[in-house]
Amino acid sequence: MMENTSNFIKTIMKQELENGVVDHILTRFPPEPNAYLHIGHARAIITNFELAKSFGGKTNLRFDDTNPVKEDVEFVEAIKEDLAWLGYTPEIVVYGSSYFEETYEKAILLIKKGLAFVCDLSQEEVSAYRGDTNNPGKNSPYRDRSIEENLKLFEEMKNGVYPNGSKTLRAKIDMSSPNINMRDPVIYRIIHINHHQTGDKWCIYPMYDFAHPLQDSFEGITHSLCSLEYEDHRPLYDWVINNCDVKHKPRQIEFGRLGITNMIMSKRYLKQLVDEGYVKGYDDPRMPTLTGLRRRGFTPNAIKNFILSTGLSKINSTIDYEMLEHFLRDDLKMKSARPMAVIDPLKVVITNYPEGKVEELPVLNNMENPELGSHTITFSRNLYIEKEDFLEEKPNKHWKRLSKGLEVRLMNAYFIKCEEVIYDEKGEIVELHCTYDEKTKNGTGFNERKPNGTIHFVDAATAQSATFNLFEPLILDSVVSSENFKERLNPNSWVTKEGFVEAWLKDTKPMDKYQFVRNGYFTTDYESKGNKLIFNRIVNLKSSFTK
RNA sequence: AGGCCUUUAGCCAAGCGGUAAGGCAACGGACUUUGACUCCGUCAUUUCACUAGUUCGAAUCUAGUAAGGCCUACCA
Repeated sequence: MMENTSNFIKTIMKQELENGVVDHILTRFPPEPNAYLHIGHARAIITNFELAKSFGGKTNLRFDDTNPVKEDVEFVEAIKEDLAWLGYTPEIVVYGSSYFEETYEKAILLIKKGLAFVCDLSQEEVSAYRGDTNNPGKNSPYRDRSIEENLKLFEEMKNGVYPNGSKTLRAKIDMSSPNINMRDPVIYRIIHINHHQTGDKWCIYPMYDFAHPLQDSFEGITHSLCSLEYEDHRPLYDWVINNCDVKHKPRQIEFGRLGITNMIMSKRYLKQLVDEGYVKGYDDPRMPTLTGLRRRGFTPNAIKNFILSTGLSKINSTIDYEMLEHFLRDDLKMKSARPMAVIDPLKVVITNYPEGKVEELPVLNNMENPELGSHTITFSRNLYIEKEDFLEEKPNKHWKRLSKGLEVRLMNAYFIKCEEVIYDEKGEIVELHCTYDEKTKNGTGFNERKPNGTIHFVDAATAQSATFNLFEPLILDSVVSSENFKERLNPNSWVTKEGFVEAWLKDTKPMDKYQFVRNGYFTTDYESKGNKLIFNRIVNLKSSFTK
């Protein structure tokens, strides 16, 4: 694990530990199971787990399922899978709904203390009574019901006597508070619906603002981390903690959201992309979802290092996508083999190489990391090189690849010199006729002359055909908002090419990762099979070529 | 009758009264069987949004100003 720099939350935890405010750290990751996790959630996960871990603490996974109309088990399974993929094991896995009984009892306690009341106002009326940012609210006419009446009414709410929306339980705080969250917030509402965990047991459900602090407290969470938009909710969080006679008093701390250029993560936008067919699903390799990034070939380690190195603050940051790319390459560099693949093939005939002859040449899987072993490639008369490695017109001195009359090194093999360009009747290049020099064979240490660069190739005699999926951002600009996203969609976000890979890759398995020399990092797609190899480009190699 | 929060380089970010870390990007150069990697160098002193002030000393403390964000679901 890499060194992570200091941040304000770490500083707070350290101080509280030193001052004896807490004697351990327990955090929690509380997703609502109503959507697939994306890289923004990864930051919350990594932050919670790594922060706790740095103090020898633990982290719980708690499904925040207090609103059954929006949630589904499909997502709880997906979330568990994503968390495991990131490499984290929660101390405990619970549901907010596991605490419905205790939460209900705390509501009764509040009623008994005269701090909560059953309100008959409709949703519209509640809204009208609430006032706005410039005007104080008005007390509900039901605010002064007796404790006995409130107790009776609340129990009837629980017993299903009343229809949806007819009554709520509200905390009695301050209708004139400048913080609108404190204007007698609703803490329980009636919803007659089947809950994915508790079935039909309950028809009243606590609101997030009431349930969350209690759940944190029940679990003994020391620091409840959430995003910036909950800052205004903290006074309510503290009010609940301070008025519900709880044993443990957790502290809510808010931090900024993660934004990445050319990546939009809003739930609504992601859903639209899928529902309207702009992508192939939530696991489309272009999606910022964890399932999509996984398919794309992103590694948990790269994501983790990226998140930790970008730090944490109270700013809603927008980090350059290049930063993520850097950590992807950084993680993959020493771990993946570097075979050759030709994505856009151009046929080359070595005219002075005997027909029918096939040579086997040894190559290191990763020249920088011999521990990754070695394999052999073949060399024979017919080869494929990358179309863009051949320049038809006369090149200038900066051209470090092949052209007519120039000699280049075929990586791991021989020098070849282009003697002739063969065209078809339409004037398109069909193939190149080249000669090779036997003395320049790889490993001989030949240094009598310098080639005009080194290019990669695949032997046509043994090549495996393969499909390459090349990706670009879904969104053309860096604006984080999803406004007018349809006009901003990148038409080239997914380009497919048909080419070849070395024979060595014929048994590649989904999720295997490679650096295809000079072409970037790739992973084998889920749908790749023996005779139909499919590779997804994870990230390109850096290049200073265009300058 | 509005409240809360934020502001350090192109993008992140450390810094917590003692004289501006680090990463990404960018730009030079060396090396190179990947135009990759690696290595070396450059990149905030009209410097920490701005203006006053406190102080021997301020990005750090105080006051004010400006810009941006969040808040008026029986969502989370």
